Amino acid sequence: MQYWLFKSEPLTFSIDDLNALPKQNEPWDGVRNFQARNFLRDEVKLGDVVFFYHSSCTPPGIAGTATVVRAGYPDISAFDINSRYYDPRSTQEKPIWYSVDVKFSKKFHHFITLAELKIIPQLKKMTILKRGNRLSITKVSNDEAKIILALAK
DNA sequence: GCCAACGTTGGC
DNA sequence: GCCAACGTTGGC
Repeated sequence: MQYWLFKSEPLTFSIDDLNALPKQNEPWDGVRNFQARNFLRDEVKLGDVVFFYHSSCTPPGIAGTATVVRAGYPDISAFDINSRYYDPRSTQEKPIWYSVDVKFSKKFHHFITLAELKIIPQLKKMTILKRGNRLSITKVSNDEAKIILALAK
């Protein structure tokens, strides 16, 4: 089982939005970066745990967790001409973009801000903390996950 | 709103 | 295949 961190802008889609859905699950679509796409297509597996990160907001940070309920499959938003994520280069026969489905797991009682993450020495290597990092899907090690989960209490 | 950092595109 | 130009991300 692998831990992940998925970024989302809460104004677009927040952990509360996920929680409020009838089935509390949703395709994680619209990823349009090849490195992140490769993770979604090849490495994110059923049962993996996702840290739900809120970006471009005040303050940014980790809001809770979700679980992967469906592994990589072609991102249908790329086929939808009315979607903001439409990409005519991606076809049913040769899809370029992938999504996974995630299900709400829990909202942290304590929202862990980016500033908090930054001051923990053991988290220094987290991809999210590296300068200029923009990757929206990143791996989180077991050790890092443990620390984050402890912080959330 | 600013701007550093980075990914992608496209001309050559 | 190089690389400049451009667009986007995301913290501040």
